[in-house]
Amino acid sequence: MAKALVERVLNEVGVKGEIVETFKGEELEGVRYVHILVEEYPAQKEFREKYEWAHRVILGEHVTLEDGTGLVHTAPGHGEEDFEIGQRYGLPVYSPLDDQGKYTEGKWKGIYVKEADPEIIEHLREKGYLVKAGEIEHKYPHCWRCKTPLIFRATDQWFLKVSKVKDKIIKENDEKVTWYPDWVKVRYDNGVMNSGDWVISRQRYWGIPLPIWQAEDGEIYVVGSFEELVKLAVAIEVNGERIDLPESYEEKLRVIEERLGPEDLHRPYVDAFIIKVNGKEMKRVKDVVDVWFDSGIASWASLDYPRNKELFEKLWPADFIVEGEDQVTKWFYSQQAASVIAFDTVPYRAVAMHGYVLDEKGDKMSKSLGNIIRPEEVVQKEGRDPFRFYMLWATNPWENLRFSWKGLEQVKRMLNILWNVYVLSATYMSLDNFDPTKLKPEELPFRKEDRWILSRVNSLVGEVTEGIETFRLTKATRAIYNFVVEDLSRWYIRLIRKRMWVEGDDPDKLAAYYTVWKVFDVLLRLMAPFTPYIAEEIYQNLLRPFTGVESVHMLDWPKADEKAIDGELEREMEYVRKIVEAGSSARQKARIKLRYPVRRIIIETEEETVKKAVERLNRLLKDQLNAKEVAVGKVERELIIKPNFAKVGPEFKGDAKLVSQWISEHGRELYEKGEVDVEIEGKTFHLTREHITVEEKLPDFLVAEEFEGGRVFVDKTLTRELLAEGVAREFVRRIQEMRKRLDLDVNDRIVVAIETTDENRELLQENLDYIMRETRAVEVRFEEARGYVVEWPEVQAKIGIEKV
RNA sequence: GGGCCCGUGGCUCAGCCUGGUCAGAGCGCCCGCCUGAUAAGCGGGAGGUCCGGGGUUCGAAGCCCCGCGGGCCCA
Repeated sequence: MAKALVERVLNEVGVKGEIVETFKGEELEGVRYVHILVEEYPAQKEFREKYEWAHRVILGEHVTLEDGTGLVHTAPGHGEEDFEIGQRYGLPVYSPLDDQGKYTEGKWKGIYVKEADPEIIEHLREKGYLVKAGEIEHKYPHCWRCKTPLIFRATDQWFLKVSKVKDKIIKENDEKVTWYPDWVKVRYDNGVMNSGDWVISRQRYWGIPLPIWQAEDGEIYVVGSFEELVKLAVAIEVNGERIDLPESYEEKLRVIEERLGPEDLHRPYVDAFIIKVNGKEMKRVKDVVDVWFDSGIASWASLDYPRNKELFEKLWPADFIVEGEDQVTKWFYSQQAASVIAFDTVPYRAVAMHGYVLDEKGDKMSKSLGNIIRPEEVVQKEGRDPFRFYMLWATNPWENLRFSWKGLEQVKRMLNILWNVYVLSATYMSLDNFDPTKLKPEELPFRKEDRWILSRVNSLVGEVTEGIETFRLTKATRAIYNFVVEDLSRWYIRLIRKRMWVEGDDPDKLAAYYTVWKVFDVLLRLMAPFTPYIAEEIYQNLLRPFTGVESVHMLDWPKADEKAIDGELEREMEYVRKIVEAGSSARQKARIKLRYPVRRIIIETEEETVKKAVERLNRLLKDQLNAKEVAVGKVERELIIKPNFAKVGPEFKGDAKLVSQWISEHGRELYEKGEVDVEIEGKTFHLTREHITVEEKLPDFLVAEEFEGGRVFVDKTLTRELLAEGVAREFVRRIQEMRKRLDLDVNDRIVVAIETTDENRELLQENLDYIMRETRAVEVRFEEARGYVVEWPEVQAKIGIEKV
């Protein structure tokens, strides 16, 4: 008995005892004991004589100190661990149970094991062998489907000796297969190393029958085809009746068809064949093949190989397979194992492993938890394209995805933005009967921003292509997402809107149209695999009339036009956007609305790229910042130096006041020298920059904001001219709002009447032409508002408009 | 018990391979702006012990080791 268990066991049994000797368990190895049921089971007597290690203590590492005594009974016929250790000691695999769980011999022959238990206990008690009987709770295997307890029983099975080709599998896999993500390969290799031979037989009815025929003496023959089966057949058994077959193949076939039916390589058809090999009659082994074997041969079975060799030679091995992470040691493996056995090589060239879809909280979706979201529901509520894009965009494919409706909303928003860009462009293009095939791009006056977005979209081709090729679909979809939202909508479209409003055959406008068209030409092809429907819809309307190709899905995958890529320009634009953002922020601080122009914006920077950007993209900056001038420069500012009381106080205590006063007067000197010894009222003080705080003071008319490459200063000096322009825009904006409320057509003309303050009137008069042009007004009068009248308290005005 | 993966603001995630660019985005929240893409759009702000602990390094969210929590597979 194990020392650690002595007390517990004695307690349980209710016996007093003491430890007389302690020694290692291994000293017991080989000690012979008498089997307690040796009389009831004659086979045990035989074992005792025939097997050296039968009924002896053996050693095993699977015995624990958690339950029992430290000694366990080993039954190699009823449990995997027992079987393995039994093999090590050369023990017989004894399993006197039939398929029903009933004893096949011995005292309890014919009785179901569980029913025999109490009888056996009673029997042992009578014989005086029983110390204690009781119940112990422990884990026990159950049927995964019907949940009934299982009884382990050693049986004869057919194996594929995969251990013989393991090294080959790993080697072939190493050399020929790319795994995405690459670390799955490690997982796979570990799995292969740990796996044993493959049990391919199953005692079922449905399935692929094992093509093995066996003679009474055990000799086997594996039949390779229906034709071979017929050739070897000497008889068939139909309804228990043996029908001997004629000699010739054709006649055999006729008899078989007549008595058994047409060719069918399933049970019970194949079971009927009795073949003759080496002069012995053989019958089929009744087992069917493990379904994992079916899956293992999928790569060629699906090509109808070996019956059809043509497809196989053309398509095999497969380029790519994809499955969930539970299949690493299952389908990915069954295919390689079967293929290496059959062809000495692996059946695919790339594997992609994906994770699962979990619910929002990260729990597995399951019926019992009631957290299942059906794909159909998602498709119906949000659409196929958003769903598809979302799945690839939300997390890396190999990671688990926490499904979130909000995430889906976000993707929808992006697609909506794309749709808006398309609608806007298409509206203006069709108004102008835009036809890209009639234009010569080399003659169009492209602006910097046009070249920029073309550069960006070509860079995007590279990003998306790389993402797809390396299975980093999240990278690809995120690159598309950012391009659509940031580059195309938020920036490019914003920049070209005014150009699109120009009437007539303006080359500047055509350049913008052409650019947008070109961007869509590339972008739609990039998006086609991710959002096939929306890509196709836009393609049909915007591109197909000019490309003539029936569908976006029939176009070639785009190649990046290296000549169009201008990294320098992209970097400069990056800065321009940052400058505009900082400028807007500065305006917000100064409370100057974007409608009011500012006199000047100064950029302070050390970076060459920023300087170049300000120079080359100046028009763009002025436009977006609504500034009369944007320039790189240096802003003079005043330094305010104050004593740092937090330092000065504790250090100089009683003299702090004196020191502070000195700093207030001579701070500049200290700041410039860095440190200084000063004598005040006979005392010397050592002062450093630590003792001061430095603030920069800008001139009152400037407001500053930092950005990554420097600082932006907005000159907020408001001249009368600037004010007049701002006010004009205020009114234009409101008249436009009214036009919209009246649902006027873009081309409708109006008459405007304004009642407002004298101040406003004078200011407005300075920009009357501008107001009329922008609002399509034939006249602006300062008189009683008529027609559609709205009062606008924010600008102290009452405006009336009438359509003419 | 073993192998592999994941753990970053309230939420969902980038970044990690190839250490250094104040740690990024979206959603939500707060404050603004713009408006002939309009039942849209844009900007700004607040908000983070980068799971914990050691180590390597001039420097670690990132590399190494040990834990903790979750997922998958195997035993």
